[in-house]
Formats: sequence, C-alpha cells, structure tokens
Amino acid sequence: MNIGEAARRSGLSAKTIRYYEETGLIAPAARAENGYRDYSDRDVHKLRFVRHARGLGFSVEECSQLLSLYQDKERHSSDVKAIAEQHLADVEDKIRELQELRNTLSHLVTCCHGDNRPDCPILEGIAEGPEDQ
Amino acid sequence: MNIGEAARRSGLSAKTIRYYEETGLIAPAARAENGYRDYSDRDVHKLRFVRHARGLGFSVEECSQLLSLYQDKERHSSDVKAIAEQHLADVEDKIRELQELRNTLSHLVTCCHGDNRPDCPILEGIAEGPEDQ
DNA sequence: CTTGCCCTTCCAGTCACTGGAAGCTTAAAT
DNA sequence: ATTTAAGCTTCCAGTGACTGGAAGGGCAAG
Repeated sequence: MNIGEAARRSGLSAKTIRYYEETGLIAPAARAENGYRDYSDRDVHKLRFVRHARGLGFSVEECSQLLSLYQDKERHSSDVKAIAEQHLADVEDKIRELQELRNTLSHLVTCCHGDNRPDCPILEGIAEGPEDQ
Repeated sequence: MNIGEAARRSGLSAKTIRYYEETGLIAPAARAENGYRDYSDRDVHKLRFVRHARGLGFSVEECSQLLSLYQDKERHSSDVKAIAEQHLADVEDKIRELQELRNTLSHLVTCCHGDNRPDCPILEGIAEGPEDQ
C-alpha cells in the first residue's frame, strides 16, 4: 500500500512516516515500480507501535530502542522495564515541577484584582522572583 | 557594565541575553566605545524580571507582553491577570495530561517482571495501544 | 609580547515534526 | 482524449528557546 494508506491505518501523517524513515527510527520502506513507498501490514503494525510509544511520551530515540526490543524475540524484559522506569521517573519529575509552578501561579492570580488599575501582585511577584535567592 | 557582568547579576547566560535582544524580547543594549554592549542596573532588573517569568513557564512571547505591561504605568492589572490565567490553565492541562501518562506507564511497569525472559506486558501494552480505538 | 579572558558576529545543531515548492504518476471526471 | 485533482517524490525552511563553536578583535597582567 502507498504511504497515504499506511498513514491512515497507522494514525501517523505521511510526513511523519517519511521523517521516521529519514532519521532511521524505522527501516526504509520497500519501493514500488513507480518509486512510491510500499508498505505491508507488518510495517503498519510497527508504525502503530511507534505512534503508541510516542503517545506515552517516549522520545524518538527511546521508541527506536523499544521497537528493536519488540522485534527481538530473545529480549530480556528487564531491558524494556529499565527504559519504561526511567521514563516514568522523568514524567513524575515533570509533574512535580509543573505542580510547583501551578501553585505559584495560582497564588499570584488569586492575589491580583484584575481590574483597570495598574497595581498588580503578579508583576510584583515576577519582579521579586522566588524568595530563596 | 559588560554583558558578562549583566549575565552574572541577572542569572541569564550572555548567550541568552544576546538571543533575547536579537529576537526583540529586550531592547538593544547601549554600546560602549569599543562596541561592547553596556548594561545599566535598570537593564539588569528587566533581565531578572524576564528570567523569573521564564522560570514560571511563560513563553518568550508572553514574557515580552508581561515586560511591556511591567513598564507601562497605565496598565490594567486585568491584562496581566488574563495572561497569567491562560498560562495557569495551560499548566493545569499539561499536568492532567502527564498524570494520565504516569498512570498508564506505572501500570505497565508494575505488570512487567523485568527478568531475562522475553515476555513483556510493556511491549504488549504499547503494541495494543489505548483501548478506546 | 604573549597569555588568557572577554567581547563581537555568524553559522549550525537541538527535538520532533510541519509546511510548502517544484515536479512526477495515477485516477477520475468531462 | 483531455483536463483536472489527488497523491507521490525530494528538498528546503521554520518552529521555540536556546546552546555550542568558530573566527576575529579588545584589554589587562605578567
């Protein structure tokens, strides 16, 4: 099937599929006589795998490793788990960071009257910066 | 003072300060006779403001608006509040998104034995994708 | 006078795409 | 048969917010 059909079935855009091929995340597709890329159901399956992994927030590099492991029937599940645990830890760090951010922002927003006068605790809060400096 | 000193005092890197100038976030610095950028304490104060705003996750574009409002003594605090509220909403969306991600990931990680055998619920989970498809 | 740090500009790279131009092939509509 | 439309190809450029590095000039100390 052509790239458009593979895109439809995998949920990725044709652009993205070409990009993944160019950067080596997926193997170069077979080519039909007219030079068009030609995808099999297996290829689409791999593309869907990558899409789901990206949807879980794995980087393209991590997706590459996960895809290799997925295709390696001799893999150790510990290798997969290590990648996932690291990513999970990263996500948890990011959540904590954003929660702190949210707390600060929501405090500032609550303090600001939001009227047509110029005095604004938000701007003052930004100007002062975090206290621990 | 030179850019290095302004960098030290503002907590930004010299590279970043030049970048902010180039992209119009901050006004072009005055120049000394030798062509070096020359910063005043007021300039450093603005740079610190921008650093704090960036630290709160505001985009450079938003920082630009906030800095304008900061310098506008006729501002309406409602304009500031609108920017902050929008950003807060974005942060909250992002937190929810990451929390869902974390839940899925932590479920998968828990299910995986993480030993030297190949069977791996993480890879299976990725291959299947979210159920609602 | 040379060492070493600071400053200048400009170019390239990051990450993961996305958009668009220019030029093919193929399929459908007239 | 012709024309249009869609789909495919490659390549180049842009996104955001920097960061790194090269090439070259300024400046103070040893």
